[in-house]
Amino acid sequence: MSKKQETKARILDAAQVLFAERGFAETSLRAITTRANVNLASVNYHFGSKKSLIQAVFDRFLADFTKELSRELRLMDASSEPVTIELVLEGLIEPLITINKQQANGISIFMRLLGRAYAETQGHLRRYVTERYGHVLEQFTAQLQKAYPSLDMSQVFWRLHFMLGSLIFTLAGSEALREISESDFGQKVSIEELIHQIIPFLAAGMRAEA
Amino acid sequence: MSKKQETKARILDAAQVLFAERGFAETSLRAITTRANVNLASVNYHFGSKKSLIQAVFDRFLADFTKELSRELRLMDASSEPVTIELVLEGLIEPLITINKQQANGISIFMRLLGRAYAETQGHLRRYVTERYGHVLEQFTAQLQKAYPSLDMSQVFWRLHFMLGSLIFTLAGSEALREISESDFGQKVSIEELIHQIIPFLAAGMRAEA
DNA sequence: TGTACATCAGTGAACGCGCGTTCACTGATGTAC
DNA sequence: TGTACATCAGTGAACGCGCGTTCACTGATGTAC
Repeated sequence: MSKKQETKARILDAAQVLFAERGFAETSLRAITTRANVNLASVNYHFGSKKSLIQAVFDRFLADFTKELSRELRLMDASSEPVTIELVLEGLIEPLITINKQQANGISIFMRLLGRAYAETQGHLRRYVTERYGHVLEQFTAQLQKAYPSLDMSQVFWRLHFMLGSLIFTLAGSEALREISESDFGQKVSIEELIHQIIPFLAAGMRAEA
Repeated sequence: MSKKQETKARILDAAQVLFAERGFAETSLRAITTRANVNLASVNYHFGSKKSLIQAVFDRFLADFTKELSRELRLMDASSEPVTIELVLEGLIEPLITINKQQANGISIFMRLLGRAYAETQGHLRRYVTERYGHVLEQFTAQLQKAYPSLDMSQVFWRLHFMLGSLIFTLAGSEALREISESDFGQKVSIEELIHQIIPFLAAGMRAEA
């Protein structure tokens, strides 16, 4: 990696952790550059502005994640095995695990960023995300419909968001929830186990009678 | 209402709308006091600090909501009708509707505040909420267990949070989602209808085989 | 009833601080002749 | 191979701005005698 790319990557690494921990507004460029061990002015040099840095952090996460997810969905489509809701949801597992391998607590950082993007009421980030990565969401929705053809489009839309809510909320707060689970019930739950627990919940919800 | 109480209420009204719209850090006291038509210094006069104002906004919402929910749960406990998961979840409807009657989009404002409280990683607000209103959460959990006695405590804990995620995420973003639903599927969905749609989803998820 | 004083509910202006951004500058590397 | 110039990747310091908070002050209302 060139020196330039290395500095950019260091800024992105520091920013994504701090954004997820504290939020966008609460994270100063001074905090980011101190953590990344780079000069304050270099954020504006490399990214132009704080706003563009936020966008760049998102892009790196979503590009990796959607690329993997899209691959999984294409494999599923090509396979002769009949599609079930569980299978479609299990398609999320590998892309998520990959994120966690690349960065400690990566899943929860990613989900917190996604949650923050959705929480924006003006919805700039949400619009950006759906425009740029909407095709993968459509692939995902299409597989869900294939797995459960009698559910109409608008029901799929709503239930997709019910599922998104569970996933984002639970995985974003997974560190705290897993701590509570350990202290209250003596159960150490890994994030993989957590994902495997949530899938039957979501699948059953998808299949519910309206 | 005395003049003092009226000014306090005006500040709280303005703050809760702006906090939910923009977040805590992104909302300045100047924005709040301009909206409330009160003097800038009066926030510190009445509440002491911005931090205490945030706490106060929460308290007003949660006090109303948990009081109503607790009443519903006690009624349920006293009734001879057998408790079902659907019935427990339907106990949320009235307290939520009441919020929406008191303030336009109150449900979504309330949920956005709750979401933000949970998103804090340091968890000060979350801890405050669970300490002060934990007993209502316990009442709720107890009814769920009564409705589904074979599910062990730790499963109830996790699935409660899966449900919370769906509820908070969907209701917090309900304005945007309802707009999309109308433009993409030609369906106007009221927030009451949305709540009635999510309950079967959640109930089916609760009943899923592990 | 009248006067003096106290309390209440603000108010206007200023404070210092941390923020994102800018800008002139620098030292290393690359390119042309 | 040597020299002149250009580009690159920063860097250090300063900029103005908006922020939460503070503080001396005010005018209305309440209380005591």
